[in-house]
Amino acid sequence: MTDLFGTAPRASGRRDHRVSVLVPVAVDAPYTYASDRALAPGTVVAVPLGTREVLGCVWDDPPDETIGHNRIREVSRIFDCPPIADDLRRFVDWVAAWTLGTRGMILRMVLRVPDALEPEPPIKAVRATGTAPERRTDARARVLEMMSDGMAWSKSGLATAAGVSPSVVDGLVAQGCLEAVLIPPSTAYAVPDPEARPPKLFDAQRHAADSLVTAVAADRFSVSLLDGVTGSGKTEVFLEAVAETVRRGRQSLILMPEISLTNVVIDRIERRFAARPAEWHSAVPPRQRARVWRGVAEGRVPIVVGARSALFLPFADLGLVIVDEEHDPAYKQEDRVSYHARDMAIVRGREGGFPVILSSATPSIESRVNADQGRYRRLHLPTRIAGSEMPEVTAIDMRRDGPEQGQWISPRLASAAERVLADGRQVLFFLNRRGYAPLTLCRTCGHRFVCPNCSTWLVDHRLRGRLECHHCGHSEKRPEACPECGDLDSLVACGPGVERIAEEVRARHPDSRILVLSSDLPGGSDRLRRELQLVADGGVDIIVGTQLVAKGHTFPNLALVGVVDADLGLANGDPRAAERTFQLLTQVTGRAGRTGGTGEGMLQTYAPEHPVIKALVSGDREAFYREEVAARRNAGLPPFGRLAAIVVSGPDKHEAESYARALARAAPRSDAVEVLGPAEAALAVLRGRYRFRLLARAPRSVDLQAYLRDWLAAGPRPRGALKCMVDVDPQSFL
DNA sequence: AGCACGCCGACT
DNA sequence: GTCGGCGTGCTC
Repeated sequence: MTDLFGTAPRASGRRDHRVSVLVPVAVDAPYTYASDRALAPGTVVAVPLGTREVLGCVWDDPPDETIGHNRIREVSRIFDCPPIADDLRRFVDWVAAWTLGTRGMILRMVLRVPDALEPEPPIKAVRATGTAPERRTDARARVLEMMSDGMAWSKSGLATAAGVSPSVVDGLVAQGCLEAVLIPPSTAYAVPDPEARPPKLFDAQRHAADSLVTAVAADRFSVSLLDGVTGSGKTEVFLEAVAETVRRGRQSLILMPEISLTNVVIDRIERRFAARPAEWHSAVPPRQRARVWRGVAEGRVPIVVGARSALFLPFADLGLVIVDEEHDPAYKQEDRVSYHARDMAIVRGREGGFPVILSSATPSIESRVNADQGRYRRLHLPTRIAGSEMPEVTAIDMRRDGPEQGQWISPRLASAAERVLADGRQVLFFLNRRGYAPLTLCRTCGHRFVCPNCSTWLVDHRLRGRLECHHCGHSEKRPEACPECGDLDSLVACGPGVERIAEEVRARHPDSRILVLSSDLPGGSDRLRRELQLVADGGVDIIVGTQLVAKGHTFPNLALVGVVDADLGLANGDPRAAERTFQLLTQVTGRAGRTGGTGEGMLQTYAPEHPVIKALVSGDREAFYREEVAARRNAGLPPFGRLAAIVVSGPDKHEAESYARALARAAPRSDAVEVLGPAEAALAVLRGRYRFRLLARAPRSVDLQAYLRDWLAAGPRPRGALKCMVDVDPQSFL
């Protein structure tokens, strides 16, 4: 800015510059603040907002000149940290527009690191002074021996290393033999060596890896779908893309669907590159989070393994994102802003101009469609690496070969299990249903136990002696007598859960060591880890498990997987039911013979002709994919995205939400439903982002498009003005 | 009268 | 998201 004489204006006090600052609250437009100097977009600042002070980021929008001087407040701090990069700022804008969130709320996900912006406090340590202690004891001698090289140690570390109690160290400090010193925190990250331990790759792997390396070398946006059967060595392949990214001096992000799976990948990366990658998810303690955030922003962290929130880390120079197990529904975030991390990863790649890799043994239908339509490149690994075969999968027709009344395991599955156990190998009975029985009813009066909130059946959890709702978490004590007719001992359990299967297995195999693995068993993740180790060490003969066993863990000696109810989940009205079941049962039968030897899967089914069962038995994934795409087309569903519900409005917020929940329970389940507030929903429909169809409760005569337009244009609206719901299909998003 | 709670709008 | 203001309705 120059004045009439072409000279720069004199600096006159502080409030010379207006800057746009996006703040982490639910607003879309940045606010205008004053600053004593110009601030580049991306600068991280603290600003006053109402009664508090919040973190914010200088944004690209021009400052609002219409705000009066008297209303403008001053930037209170400018942080000494690298700016939020352009590509991440564009990404925030894009995600906000796509998810119908506000830019402020998306930025909040980037800035949710309270301590990262303060310099890390120095570490308290002790160092030898050279003074000898008055009395020289054994313990003191050991400590001083450790300290003779002049290095500083933390008190507790020193005590542990010297094998003495911390009070010995305190005593030496009191005597002046050791002095307390402050040392700068170590922030160095191990540098990965791309040539440290290159894997031996088989032909198909080599071909896929070369293709990924080429994609990285091309230095522009692309999406590759690495589609390889369980055990085909996908991880080794995509780590070659990481290696190439490291060679180019850029950062890589590997996304995992859940925290429990990160460890395995972290260990493999450490082996491959002789350096441990950084880890990012909600269970990482705050201090370490802050360190990772800062290290990522300063470009010192070359590789991050993280959950979906890692997409919002402020990478200085991100050059690759890998989405492992891309089909996993855990990538969809439901609370607050609702987004699909797999799709957002692709957008992050587009904004940053770098490649994205999706990896899965059972790709989602939409990713396969995107690959077939040429938006993604597909890399196919059709066979396992040498030394292990795909398990032989057979179907057991329960209409002919079912078990006796009161049992759930068919004779054929039972004898196969006996054969395997006699060989000293392990058996897994899989049933994706927690608890003892999904329904309890009274033999006398027919009373069924249902949830007071959800009107779904209460699941009998016998180990806990409770009846629980798997929908809302409601739990009540399992009564002795029927609450309806008062009869004692008249309650019967209907249908099986894992606890009941375990009971049957115990009766059949009293001498076998049996382990039940289900997410609701007490003891938490430590106990789970110990029990999985026990399985790996051969301390268990039979595992009875839910979905928990399908992911991540390998069972080296597992020879047979018996799926107790392969039809479970096929008929629940979810538009993704077939896809989910195919993915789950592929994963779980794939556990058999995973690390060599033969493996076998047996599916107990009442519908052996169902396309999902047939595809699992034939092992023909392509056939399943073709059938499923055709089935969706016939049902009028797009192969893409998800079906969503919009509650446009209700008489009040609570009623609107209960409509949404009711809808969620009806046809399209869990992941298929999205709940939006009234204004966002109306906008979404008007912007043409959704197709919609009025549901029964809506007045059929209403032209919804016109109604919504008027409704939005009408300015302040009475609450409850519009009562209807629509369900919608998002379009392809690229 | 005094206050708990829920709703709503503002925040530069 | 978080705060303060304000209205409703219930209790000491």
